Amino acid sequence: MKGNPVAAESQNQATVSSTVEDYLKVVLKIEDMKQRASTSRVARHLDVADASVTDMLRKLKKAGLLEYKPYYGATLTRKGRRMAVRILRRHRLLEMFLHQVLGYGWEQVHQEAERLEHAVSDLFISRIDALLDFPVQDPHGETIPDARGFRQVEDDLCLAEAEPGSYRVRKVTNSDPEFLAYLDKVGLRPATRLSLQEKAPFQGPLKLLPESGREPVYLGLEACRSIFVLPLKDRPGDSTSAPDGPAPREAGFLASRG
Amino acid sequence: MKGNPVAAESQNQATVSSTVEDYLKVVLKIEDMKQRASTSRVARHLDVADASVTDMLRKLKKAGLLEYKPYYGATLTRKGRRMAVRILRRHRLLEMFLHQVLGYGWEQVHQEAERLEHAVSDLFISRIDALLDFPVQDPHGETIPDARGFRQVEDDLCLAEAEPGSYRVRKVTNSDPEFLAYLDKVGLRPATRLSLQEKAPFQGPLKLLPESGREPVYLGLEACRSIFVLPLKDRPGDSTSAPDGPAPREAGFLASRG
DNA sequence: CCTGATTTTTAGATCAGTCTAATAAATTCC
DNA sequence: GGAATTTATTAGACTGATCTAAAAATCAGG
Repeated sequence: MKGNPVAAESQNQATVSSTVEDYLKVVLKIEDMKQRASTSRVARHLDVADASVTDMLRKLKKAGLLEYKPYYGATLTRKGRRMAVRILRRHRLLEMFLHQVLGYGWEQVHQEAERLEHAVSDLFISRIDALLDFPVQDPHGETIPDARGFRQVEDDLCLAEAEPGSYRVRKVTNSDPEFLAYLDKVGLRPATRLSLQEKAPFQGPLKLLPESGREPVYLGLEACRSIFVLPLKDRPGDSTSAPDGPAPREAGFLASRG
Repeated sequence: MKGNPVAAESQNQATVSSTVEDYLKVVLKIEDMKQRASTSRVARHLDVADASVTDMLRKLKKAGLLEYKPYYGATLTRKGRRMAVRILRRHRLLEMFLHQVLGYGWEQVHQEAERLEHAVSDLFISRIDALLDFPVQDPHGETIPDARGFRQVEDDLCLAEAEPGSYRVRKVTNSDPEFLAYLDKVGLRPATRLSLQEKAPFQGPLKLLPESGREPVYLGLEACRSIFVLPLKDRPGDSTSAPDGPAPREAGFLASRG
């Protein structure tokens, strides 16, 4: 590596190194989970030492990309959020592209997109966006921010917290290939309908019945934390006014951080 | 940048940093031009200081990727050549992909491919290879090494050295967008037929008549050095046994360095 | 409000890749 | 074949991103 930034930008936006992009992405992810972006949490996500994160957060603060309170953690500024959302958009568009155009499995797209998101130009992104006819979700069901940085509100529900009933899988927020391959095998992917039949007590597994298979699937609570669902009107054939039409849009980097 | 190699490889081949890939690529390019890969020549191609090249060549020698004689320069080893040809293949396939699938102009593909060639996986490459139906040339007319590293022999002729007569443009070995856009404007691209009408003396321009336009084009000698052509059987309509069928193949990294 | 555990920061070092300035080798030219 | 010029190498330093180990701040509980 040359010491230089690698992301290609024709924009006025200062270009940053792919490392910086990764830090911003992680802080955004943590904030989206309504958690505090503490040094150690960021370090865990990035698999680097805490000390490295302290250093970097101070640099990012100096660059105006986030606020940083020692012994507390980081919060993205408007500028930092804009950049983070931009990477998120690239990542998810790339995933969709790999899946739809190059035939990648949903368990394969993440790793490749992690590298490409830092390397492709804005032109590349806008071309695949058009080629895919402006998709709003990636292969995991995650919503794709639009070109202006606006993000759809996420009105889904964590399966780990759901009560027995009928649901539709909205997204899976786990990029471990093994895990995704397993979900695929048992017939759980975005848009799959399922009924949550029972929740074993004491952090026990959930008994699920995906529409596709007739065998029930027992899934550990921890695994269920990365599956998000939408409750289904209980009549299984009823698709009118289903909760998956065009969801309302809300300011992404503009307003979502309260 | 993390200090790590960035190129993704599922292979056993040791992965190297994108910087190393760039050095190897440049040495290959210079060797292909039948020149000595001297420190300064490599430095010029990469736009870095000579001292940096000296350092790096010693490192690459230690890694077994090239031979390096102080005060002489570098020659690729089999291993180094294999890696360099692999990057070349990636670069050209990516260019073709950008052109054919994403609608990039031939003057736009180089810059993007320069970044992507270090970032995409082997899977990506094999998928676009298939998607493009295993192309043998890139948008500039350069041949694409095959997956095993074999390269077509280049039997073309530099326009700067050509005698008046009829030719077909084979390739353009210059990636300057301005230049390529100009050639495009005057109707000169790979596969274009043209007649070289006269060569002005004293390094003067060449008078060309591309098949498309009726206006002659005057092109400086220096510009002509990056245009390569194949002589045409003089009957303009005669396409039987034209010299552009499947060209013979020859060992790429295996034999081409004598 | 003090102690112990946890989290975070500091201090100092390393690594890859680069630079400039100074020196040394090779080449060229009379 | 020796002086001048060109080309290449060494020496020393910098930058970005990382690490480990030690010190300091915060937090949790009695």
